[in-house]
Amino acid sequence: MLKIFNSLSGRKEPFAPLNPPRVGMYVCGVTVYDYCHVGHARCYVAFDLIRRWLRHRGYELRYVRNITDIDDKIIRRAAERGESTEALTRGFIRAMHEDFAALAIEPPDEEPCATAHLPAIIAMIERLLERGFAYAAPGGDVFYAVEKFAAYGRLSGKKLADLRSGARVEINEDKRDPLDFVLWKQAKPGEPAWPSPWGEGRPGWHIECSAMSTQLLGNHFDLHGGGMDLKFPHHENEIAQSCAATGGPFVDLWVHNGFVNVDDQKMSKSLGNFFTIREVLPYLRHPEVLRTLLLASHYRGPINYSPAQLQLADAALTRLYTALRGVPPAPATPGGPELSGAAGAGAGAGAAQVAQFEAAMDDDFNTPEALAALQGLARELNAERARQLEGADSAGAARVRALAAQLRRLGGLLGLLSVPAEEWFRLAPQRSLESTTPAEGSELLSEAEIEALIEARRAARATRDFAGADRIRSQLRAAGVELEDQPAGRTLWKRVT
RNA sequence: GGCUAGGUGGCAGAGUGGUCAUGCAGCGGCCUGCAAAGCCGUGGACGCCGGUUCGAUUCCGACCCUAGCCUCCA
Repeated sequence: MLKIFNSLSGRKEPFAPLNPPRVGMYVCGVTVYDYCHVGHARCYVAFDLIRRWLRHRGYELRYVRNITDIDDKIIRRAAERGESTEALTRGFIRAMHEDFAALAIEPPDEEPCATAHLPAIIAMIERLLERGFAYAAPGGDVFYAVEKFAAYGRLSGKKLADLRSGARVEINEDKRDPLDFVLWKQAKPGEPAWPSPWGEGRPGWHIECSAMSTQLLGNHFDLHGGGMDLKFPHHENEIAQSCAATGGPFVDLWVHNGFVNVDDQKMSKSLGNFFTIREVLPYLRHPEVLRTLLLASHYRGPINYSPAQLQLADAALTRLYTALRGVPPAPATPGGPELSGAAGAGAGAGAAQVAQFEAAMDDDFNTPEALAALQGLARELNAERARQLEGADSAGAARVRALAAQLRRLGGLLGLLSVPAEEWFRLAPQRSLESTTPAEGSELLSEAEIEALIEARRAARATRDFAGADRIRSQLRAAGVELEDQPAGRTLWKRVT
């Protein structure tokens, strides 16, 4: 049974969608005024995984992830760069799509932009005014009156009185209560603006998510996600807006992912300790290394980002690819590896690890445990292959193929192990471990050069000139290439740091 | 100050009322011309103090420490 931690109740709950098998899921997307950093990657990999697993479990998911393409930061950044907000956001949306694609984050079903949904946003603000949950201030801004919503603070466990006493909000004379938040913001001269019943202006940040999620998924839907930092006030405000506007329930399940930290501090723009996805990827053997790092911790816990962590992720992933290396692909069978396993000589191969994997994922998406199951499968495969060396039998060989197919299949469910194994070892491994600044692209030996040296070594070994052979091996090692002599006489190679 | 998460072996990181996480690193063995990879085995842990229990790292309470939120933030 699939269980998911619900921020609303503070515990794991059995997953029970409103209209199974259909599931509506909304995740707060990016404000596109800069490149996405590793913290964004973490969040969207986490929800990508949730999406993949729900789909694997037979649910028909409608996944909506918005884009905030108008807000103060965007206006400021566009002004700094002397370009329009449209040009700015267009560029960063494109960059975001490239970065996410590299990380195997599947595109959502809908990706609504705030600026394309003004009618729905305005309609919701009008409803809030009609119902008495909002008020238009003399200056032209429209605010939500927090005290009108009795359940305010339920998600974040906060009380209005506590919030007021700790309030660091700047005093805004137009607000009746310092905790009230803006629904519609009056445009200053020169700012982008849209017409509304309250004059030219733009929507507040919170209302866009309420309006767009409701419009695309209905007033009441299953799952809403985002980073921990959005819990308050953003999601609290969304609940207040949506429930007040529709008069009914909004979202059943709230899911929040933990942060990426650097030196135990949240990666953030203000601290300047952030790394963008596109500056990190060139140092890695493959984007799967970053994805592995992100999946190696539970999605709700913190991740400490560091080059050493990436190195560990590379090692763990490489071990899986090593197991896959040299395994001939399983014969194509209609129905895939599960059926071929059940029908063929590899019947039941890796059943324990598959069960471990599924139980882990069903238990609030425990990806570290799922990765452990993958390692277990690799161990099983390696052990079986070692037995094969002692005396090959066709059942064992079939078992190896079946285990490899399972490993690929489960890895695929996590968005990993997509690279042909042999190719993995030809990719340049992580560079500049201790540094996060670009490494000088130390000249890599070409594959032809490597093959030539291996051939020379083979010739030396054939004449039992081991000193000569070892010299070539050291030379290759110094150039970042490690050799592996196979029992059959073939020599495999891989790039190492 | 209020609210919310955490504190696990050399590192990273799951989990559990009493038998195993997993990866990297270490040690011993097998394999290898030697390696590498792999396999087998092995050492090493649950912040602190109480309580519940036959038994707690796991449940409860206090304390200490860390981070996040309370302002924009994935």
